[in-house]
Parts: sequence; C-alpha cells; structure tokens
Amino acid sequence: MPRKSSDEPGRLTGTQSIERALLLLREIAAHNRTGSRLLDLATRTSLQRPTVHRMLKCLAHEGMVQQDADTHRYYLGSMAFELGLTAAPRFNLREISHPGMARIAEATGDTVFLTQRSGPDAVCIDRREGTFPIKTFTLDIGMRRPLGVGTGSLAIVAALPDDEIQNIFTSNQPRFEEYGVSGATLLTQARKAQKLGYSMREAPTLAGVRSVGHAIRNQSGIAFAALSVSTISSRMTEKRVIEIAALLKNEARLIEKQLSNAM
Amino acid sequence: MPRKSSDEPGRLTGTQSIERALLLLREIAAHNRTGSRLLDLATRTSLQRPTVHRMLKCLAHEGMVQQDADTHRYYLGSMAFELGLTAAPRFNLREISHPGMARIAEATGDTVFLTQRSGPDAVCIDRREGTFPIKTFTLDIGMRRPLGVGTGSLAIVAALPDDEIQNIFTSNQPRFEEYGVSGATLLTQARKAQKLGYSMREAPTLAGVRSVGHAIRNQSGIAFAALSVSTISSRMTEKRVIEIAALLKNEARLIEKQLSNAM
DNA sequence: GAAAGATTGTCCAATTGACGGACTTAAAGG
DNA sequence: CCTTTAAGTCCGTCAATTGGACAATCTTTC
Repeated sequence: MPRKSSDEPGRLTGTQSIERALLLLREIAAHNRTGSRLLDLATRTSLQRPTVHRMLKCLAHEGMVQQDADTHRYYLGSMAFELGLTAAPRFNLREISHPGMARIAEATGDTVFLTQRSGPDAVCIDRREGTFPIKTFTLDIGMRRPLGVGTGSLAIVAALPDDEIQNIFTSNQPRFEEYGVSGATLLTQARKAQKLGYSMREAPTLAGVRSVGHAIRNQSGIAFAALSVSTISSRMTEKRVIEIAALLKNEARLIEKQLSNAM
Repeated sequence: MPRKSSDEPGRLTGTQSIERALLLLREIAAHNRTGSRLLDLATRTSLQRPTVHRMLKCLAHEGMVQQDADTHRYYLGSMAFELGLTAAPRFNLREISHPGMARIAEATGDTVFLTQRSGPDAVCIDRREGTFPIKTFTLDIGMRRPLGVGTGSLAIVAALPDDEIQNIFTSNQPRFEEYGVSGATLLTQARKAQKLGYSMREAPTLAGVRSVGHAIRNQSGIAFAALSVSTISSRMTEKRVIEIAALLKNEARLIEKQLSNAM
C-alpha cells in the first residue's frame, strides 16, 4: 500500500483520518482560487478517491469546504472563514497591536502608524490618532510604498541583515525617485537607524513633519513590521525623539512577545 | 454508551472522527477568548477525555489549535487563521464588493462607501474614491454610527421588516441627537426609501453634500449592508440620483449573488 | 509539607468505524 | 450514440480508533 513512511519520529497514532482531513484542507487552501477537483485532490494527497470523497462530503456538510454546484469543484467553506475570524485576535498583527497603538497615541498625543512589510514594499495596516489638534496624516491605511520610503518602513529595513538591505536598495532604487528621495540618502539614514536602534527623519516631501519608527521582529528575529509616530517638527525635539523611541521599543517588545506565544 | 442519536436522517457514515474533530474546533472557537481546558471540552462535546486529548494533540501538531504552555488551555491555532485568510475572498463582504465598488467609482467619479450593519450600529467597512476632484469624505473606514444616521445605513434600515425598524428607531432615538438628526425625520426618510427602493438625502451636518444608498441583502432577504455614493449636491441632480440608484441596485444584486453561492 | 483532589497525559486490547476495490451514475466530447 | 472521464455510492474486511485503566503532574487543603 502507498502508506506514508510510518516510521517518522514524531508520528502520531490514532489520528489518521484527522491528519488526512487537515491535509485535504491544506491542499484545498493551496488552490482556493481555482478550486480543486475530487480527482486532483486524491492525486495530490495520495489518498484513494472514495476516501477523499467521503471526507469532503463530511467537511462540506459541516461547512469547512464547499462544493460549487455546477463545476463540482471544492473550495474552503464559511466555517473556515469564521474560524479564521475567531482566531484572528491572537494572530493578526493589527489586532495584537491595537492596545499598544492606543497607549502610544495616548502618551504622545500624536499619530501612530503600524506598517507591515510585504515583499519589496511596506503597507500601512493601521493608524491611530492622538489628541494633539495638528495632525500629520502622512500615511493612509492600505497605502503601499517601496520598502525604505516611510519612517516605519526605514526601521524595518534597518533591522534586516546587511545583504538583504543591499538587495532591497538596489531593486527599489528606480522607484525611490517618484517618492522624492534618493537611494543614497536612504542608505545613510538606514545606517544611522541601525546604530540608534530606531529610525528618525524629516518627511522628505512634507516640510515640517518629523517621525520616529521602531521595528517589530518575528520569533526568528527578522523585522517584518514597525511602529512609528509622526508629528510636526516643532513638537519633535531631540529629547522627545529619544523618549518616543523608548516608548515604541517597549510596545514593540510587547507585541513581539504576544506573537511568539501565539505562533 | 453515550452515543449521539445515530438515527438522524442526514447521518453521514465513515467520518466519525472528522465530525468529532470539527465539533471540537467549534467548541474551542466558541470559547477562544478564555481558552478551553481538556476536561471542559470533553464535557461540552460529550466525548471521552482520552479521545479529546488524542484529537487535540493531532490538531495542535498541525497548527489548527494551540495549547498555552503554562495554563494548558487550548485555543485556535495559526492554521485556522491562515485558512480563514485564504477563504476570505469568497466570504468577506469587503473583498467580494471590491470590484463592484471600483466599477461604481469609475462610472460615477464620486466616492463610494460600503456600510455593514453591526447590531444597532452601522460600520463603514470600505471606501473607494472616484476621479472627480472635489471629494466628500463623509465616512472614514471603521467609523461606527447608530443605524439610520448615514445614507447607506438608512438604506439598510429601510429594507428591514417594519417591526424591526420600530425597534431600532426607538432604541437609537437618544443617540440620534448628537448626530444632528431627529428620529422623526429619519423615519420619514426611511419610509420614502422603502417606496423608492433606495435611500437618498442631503447630509444633515454637512451642507451641500448629497448621497444615494442601496441595501445588500443576505440569502434570507434580510438587509445587512449597503452601497452608497456621496458627492456635492450640484452634481447630484434628480436624474443622476435615479441613474446612480440603478447602478447601485445592479452592483448590490451581483454581490448578493456571489454571497448566495458562497454560503 | 504531606495527603487528598483535580486535571493532564499515556497505554493497549477490543471492536467498531474507516478504508478502498469494484460498481453505478452523470456529464463532456467526438 | 457511443466513448471517455469524472463524480458519487456500496459494502465486506481489517486496521485505525476507541475508551477503560493507570501514571504523571499540578493545586489545594489542613
């Protein structure tokens, strides 16, 4: 029989069908855009067609998968979506960061941004306004810019290994211009941020706005997101920059801690 | 034996353990805030403790659930979150509505809003800007207001059964004032919207802004969300209101169609 | 701080529930 | 209309799951 090598060290027993069902779910998820045919699922999972069919029928009955009535193709179902929503507060960076962002906004009175790396770009995934009446909305939620352009973004870059920084700067170089910054300047700023442990700069396009950023790292120590605070330069004295950087560092640590016991 | 009444009509066979595993997942999801103890899960699912334990070990191994190392409590895991993300495009109203919102913004040049009901409130869950240079950002993403206050919100209310409309208006009455509208006016406008099939009005707080809204209904025909378009009154002539209402109706239908074969 | 109580974690023989080969039905293509 | 391909079903066999019993661990009580 085409049994999976059953002498794996961490082999679990008494859970064959659950393992198979989860294998199916992963396989369906991997092709959720196009949907999966019964036969393909059987092939890809190395399971027998009747077995797959029986399991899919059950999974569909419970709403974990759904079958298109016309094409017979299988997709993830509403229960998968709902479980995801329920699980989100423990895994979603935005949700995890929410209390911290609120605390920073409260403490500083300024606008706080949460930026997440997305390949060669950084996306602003959340923003929280403080009470100070002059607001500097340098970033809208959902805004995507080349990695390195924003202050949070810069903090992410600065916290990456050197060779990756080089890669990013060379590949993003052509795109920097349209954001009014030069690659060389960014690199200098990144170096400075590495020394300080946080990023700081005047907005290149918007005069009189100064921001401070701090990276958030995953369990492996790789930076993948950042917190940043932005306000008018007159409010952002040398001394205050240091205070805010410490505040950001502290909150970033808390977020990292939560992420580590969540994953 | 405490077997579940096995003479249910639609009883599936050959999938006991998958059914049990999914039952467990639902039970864990239902208490995901506090987490669940092994014993409680066993009790709540009427399964034997060893059985629950074995299944949880497997589910944890695969990342569907995770166990807190200190408290031993079980929570939904990262795989649940990831499956949810993958499933989202087919179930998430925002994602489903995205193409339609883009088409409306393109066709009208004005700003389009997606509003979802949330109990006695309505929340703006998406916004899409058109190309017309004067923009009327009456709603920010995430903004929550009493049901009935916004134009999209009004479209939702108007599409609800009469007794529920009454309930909503009486319970939200005290909150209407701070939004600069009277319950009586809203009720009149809701009645008008019922007749027309869409909602339309001048923004009560912002002079010179006029909006049109159309409800989105679930499979049972109950309104739970709305599309709306907002622009300066001078652009929103009688004739154009009717055109936009038709456009919204059409897109709302498309969204409803997708939702119905997704759920 | 020892003993009782509660809860998690593990083992393994019995047996029932899952498996999958063979078959039927339905849809697509020529 | 016949062939091909895939989905869906059936049911005898046997291996995977079950769950009673026990061990390990953590908590509370006196």
